[in-house]
Amino acid sequence: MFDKRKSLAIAYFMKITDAESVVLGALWNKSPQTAEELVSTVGPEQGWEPPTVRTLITRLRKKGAIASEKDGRRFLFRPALSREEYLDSTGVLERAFAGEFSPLVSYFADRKKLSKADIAQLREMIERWDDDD
Amino acid sequence: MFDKRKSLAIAYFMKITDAESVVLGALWNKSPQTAEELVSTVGPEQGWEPPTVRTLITRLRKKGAIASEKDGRRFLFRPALSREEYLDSTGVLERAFAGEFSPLVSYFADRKKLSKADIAQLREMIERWDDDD
DNA sequence: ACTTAACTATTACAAATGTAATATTTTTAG
DNA sequence: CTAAAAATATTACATTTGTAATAGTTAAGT
Repeated sequence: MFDKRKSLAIAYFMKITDAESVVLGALWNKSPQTAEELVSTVGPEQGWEPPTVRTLITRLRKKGAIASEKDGRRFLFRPALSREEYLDSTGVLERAFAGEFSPLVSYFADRKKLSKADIAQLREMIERWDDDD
Repeated sequence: MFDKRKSLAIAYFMKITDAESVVLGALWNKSPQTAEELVSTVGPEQGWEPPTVRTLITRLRKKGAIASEKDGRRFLFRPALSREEYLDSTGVLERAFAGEFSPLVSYFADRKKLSKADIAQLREMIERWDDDD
């Protein structure tokens, strides 16, 4: 069902910690960003000192979870991993739903707060599946 | 969107580690189970010695993630946390999708391997949403 | 060229986690 | 009632993670 190996040759073995995922999250919201930008958005929000944010950036870089590109004397960072790949890499859906999709669907059914756009997209998904299957 | 605080007063602060979640997962699959049963199913599958599995059981119990009940001289364990609550408690969906449901829907759209039953259930969900909204 | 400012990299260290050995308690068999 | 067996609980310890201070490097101004 959620086959990490196939779609995520790289991400599969990459363990991203909770703290790291906050930084990665900031990059999903806006990208690219410099280290300083990340420090000033993520830092105050999490109560982290600048070196902390920078350490997380470094670790993410070492893991290949974010890409860096030199821009003058500073670096620009961007995610090397999509939200979807991250979600796969955590393995949490497999652990929580062990190959069964239905409980997952109920899970979302209970969440309820979906926008019109979400529902429209879901509906479209379903129609496409009807064709394929 | 994914409001952990409201539905999960207890689970919210409970951090379940990866290793622990394997044991919890075994209990979702079958429950109740004795420590020994868990040792013999989870152990070989993960390459864990019996004491390792038992430590994880103990830690889960301390956290209140599993409940125990004495049965003769052994304990029976069962999850005190549903798959859904676990998924909420990880915070992974919030981190990965930051309040937006649409990317999450696309995520599932890409996974594709859904059963007829899953699709039927989704369809039903959608109809219900149409009424409510 | 030198100094300073702006970044980046290295090092540090306590707490949590993964993994398991040892010790203690509780039952059952003799 | 005691010894062996079967469980559970306590303790241990290396690795990873969270959090940050300190050191080093590169670019800019004088």
